[in-house]
Amino acid sequence: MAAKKKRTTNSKTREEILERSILLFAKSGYNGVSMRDVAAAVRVTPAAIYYHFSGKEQLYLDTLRHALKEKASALNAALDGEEKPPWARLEAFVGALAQVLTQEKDFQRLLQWVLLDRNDKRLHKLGNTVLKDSFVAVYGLAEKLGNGLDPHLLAMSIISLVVFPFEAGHARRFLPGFKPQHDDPGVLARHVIALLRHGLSRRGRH
Amino acid sequence: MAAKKKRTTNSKTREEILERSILLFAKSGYNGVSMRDVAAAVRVTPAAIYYHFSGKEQLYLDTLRHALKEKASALNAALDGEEKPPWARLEAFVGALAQVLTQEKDFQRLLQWVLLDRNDKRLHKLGNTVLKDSFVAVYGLAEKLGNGLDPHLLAMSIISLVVFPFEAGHARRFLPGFKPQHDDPGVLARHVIALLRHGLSRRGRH
DNA sequence: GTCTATACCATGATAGAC
DNA sequence: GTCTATCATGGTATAGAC
Repeated sequence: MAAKKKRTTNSKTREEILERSILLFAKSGYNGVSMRDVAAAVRVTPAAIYYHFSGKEQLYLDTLRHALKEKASALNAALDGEEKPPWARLEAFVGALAQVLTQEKDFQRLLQWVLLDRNDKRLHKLGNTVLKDSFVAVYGLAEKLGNGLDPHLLAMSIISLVVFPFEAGHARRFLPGFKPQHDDPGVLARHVIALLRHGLSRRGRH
Repeated sequence: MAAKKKRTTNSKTREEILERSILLFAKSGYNGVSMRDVAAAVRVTPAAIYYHFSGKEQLYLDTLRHALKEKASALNAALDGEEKPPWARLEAFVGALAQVLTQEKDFQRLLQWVLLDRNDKRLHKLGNTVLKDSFVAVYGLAEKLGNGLDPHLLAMSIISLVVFPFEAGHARRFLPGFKPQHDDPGVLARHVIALLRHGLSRRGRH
């Protein structure tokens, strides 16, 4: 008697449900998506969803795990390479993060939903995903590069500088000074690196 | 015949509905709150809400306007004072923003919901609120302080550094290096200012 | 093992009594 | 100005057909 809970075979339908759910949950969040929405998108009846998942909560969690894991590789790859100097790794990470957030809009929005989620249980079940792994790596860099700055706050700052512009991406368009090129991940990455290198005292202000 | 649409008198009940709605929408977002929830919180029946507001959408918009305007004064005050030098104004703004986000949790979460909202109409109707005014002011500072950095991106970076840690606040607790004092707005503000001043090259790295 | 048909309940919204 | 009663819609979940 296997100890597995229900570990449904990775059926075609189950995969399809997960893929569609990513799109829906990314767009509208947990409360904005109904089981009927998912069912309609997959072209089955709601009950079919309940065969593959024990309920909406389970579907949401599995969808998040599925999506986050799927997009994590690029980031963790950029942070690998213990031999490279810290600054090179930082630049690689910032570039990769901006790249991923630009290309994978769904990933970006799912992250945003997760941050708003106050449900501790969900957050805890997601614990061992990209979020934590990447932060740990950035934290290591922050310890090496932050001259006296608190490494936790510095790691958070680095992530803030890259992630937040995407979270505000929709509203940014209406703000002064916006140019389409600001949506280029390379442009943002270079800006962030420049700011991190010298702050606002690149050359002497008087 | 007055041209006013319906500009309901600022009745006691209407105010009460708005105040309660702030709490509810901040916690659970638009889709997470039902008219019945609001009614129950105010201890009236759902129909009473419909007397004061034309519908849920209207209630949500009015709630946002009410809440954002209410908390805006501190920020705009910090940015006032054309005579003060730019760095002093920047420090005042960063400090005030961190302060407000710490104290006014509801304000912080409503902002987060607004950022996730893809509804252009809502966003547009909220156009002339804190969001824009503060950004414009920070943009002005960015033009003066950013040595060659793009002012739009720099303004966004400044805001990112302060706001994002609050958005991640819930998850931050589980990440390495977290200390309770990181929740102190003064600690965060000083960290942000230090980072903005010199970046990671505070003293010569080798 | 996979899914349809269906029951049940909560929701946004309205009409009209008080 | 607020309530009761009610509707149509749509969300969650199950019993059972294939």
